[in-house]
Amino acid sequence: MPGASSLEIYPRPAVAVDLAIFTVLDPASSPDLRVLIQWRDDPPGWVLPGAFMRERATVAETVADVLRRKVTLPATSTPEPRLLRMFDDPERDDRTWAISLAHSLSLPAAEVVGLRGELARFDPDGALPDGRGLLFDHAPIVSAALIELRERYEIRQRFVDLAPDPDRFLAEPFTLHQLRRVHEAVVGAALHKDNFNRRMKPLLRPLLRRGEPVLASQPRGRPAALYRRG
Amino acid sequence: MPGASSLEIYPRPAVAVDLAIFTVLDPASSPDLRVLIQWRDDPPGWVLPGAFMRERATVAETVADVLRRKVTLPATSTPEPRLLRMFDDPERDDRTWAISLAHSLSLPAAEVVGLRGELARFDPDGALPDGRGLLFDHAPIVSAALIELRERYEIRQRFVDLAPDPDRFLAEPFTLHQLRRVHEAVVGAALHKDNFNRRMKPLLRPLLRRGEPVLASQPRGRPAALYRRG
DNA sequence: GGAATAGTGTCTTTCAGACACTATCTG
DNA sequence: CAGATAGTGTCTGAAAGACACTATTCC
Repeated sequence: MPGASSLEIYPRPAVAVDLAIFTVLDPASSPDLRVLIQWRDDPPGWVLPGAFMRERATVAETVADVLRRKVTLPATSTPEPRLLRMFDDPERDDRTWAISLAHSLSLPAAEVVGLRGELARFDPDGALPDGRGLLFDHAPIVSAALIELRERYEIRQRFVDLAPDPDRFLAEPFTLHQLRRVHEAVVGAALHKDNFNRRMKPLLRPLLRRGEPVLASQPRGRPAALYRRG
Repeated sequence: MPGASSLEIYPRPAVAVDLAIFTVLDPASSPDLRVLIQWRDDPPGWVLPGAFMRERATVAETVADVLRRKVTLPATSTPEPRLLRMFDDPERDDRTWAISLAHSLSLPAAEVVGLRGELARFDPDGALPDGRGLLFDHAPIVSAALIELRERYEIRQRFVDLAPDPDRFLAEPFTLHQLRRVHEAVVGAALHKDNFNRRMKPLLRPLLRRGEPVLASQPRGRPAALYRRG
């Protein structure tokens, strides 16, 4: 590295943090995985929310700034952003030299509905289905974020870090059926009921009242037991 | 994002790319995983090689620049750098606001021995064993790089992307014994001979001459068959 | 023959996948 | 009762772990 004197003279890139924000709508009844996109006018089109890092800010601070200013999220929860990849094509922003640190994070639907932006559906491979494209290099960010999310839910899940709904899309307590529907929404595929239950059971605590399991009230069929994360 | 006019006025961070460069010494006889560290005087101590991104450079270009200028590697091979994590503590460099994009990459020993720097041994958890510490936040970079490397060799290996010596530390052709010793050096643990061979066999092509398998000449014992990656 | 290393055969355990069955609710 | 959903029992097949055995070389 060059000394302090020479360090200041080189041009520096603007560093942006772009966010793929996931949520699962209706997690308790018919879960639906969505990503938050926003309309912008400057070059008109849909984008992921993001911001440039302000002076001596950290990524965490920049993420909090995006959530507050751009998404209008109340400063309650601040989830952990996950670094996905970086985009460094010098021509990716035609206004200036800018690099982007693409992150993803997950929020429960209750905190995101009604805020600024649209919770967009997307294809199994991450593309927006209704012909809308994302500006810049934001489409591959959604793909990368989706792959990371699915790996954490169903791949690493089995071998490394098995956890029921690690991003807490679903509020406690929940039934095994609800948990499975959420996992199915995330991975975009059907999961076998019995195998899924067998894998999850050891990671859950049944909700007890006076030593008896508490049951969910349901419109039809045998009531299901309620669980918390173990 | 702000418009073009306001975009230039904000202070920008210097963006460094720091590299954990792995190699396996003696891959064919007694493999030994090492990481390249370099001595520097400015604040005196050992560091990972790295450089700030020059104007409108990409990460790949910056990595190539580090390898050529700091490691004095001839411009032959340019391996793929793997983004590990980023370090954004505003106080991490007391000279200026600087963030670091920590990457790791792997090189065959033949290309690295004799170049600038020392190929340091390290503990199972990534610390340098002889009491030497790394400056700045370079020690956690080695830890993160080691975890990533081991996952790719022995975890993902089994379930996702099974590959014999994916980073090509070992030159072809090789025996199953040599391949296993390299994997053991990387993961830092003994692997069962028969299970390892059974897993690897389907991913290898035996080296044939006139339809017969070519055997390695060995000092003692039954000669082993030679293989290439499949 | 004996030491050393390469390579095979096989038993056991674990676990995912799949299917069938039983249990308990509502109307 | 029928219909619907929850939950259990069990068989099968694939693959890892572990162990024993055979094969081929050099001395």
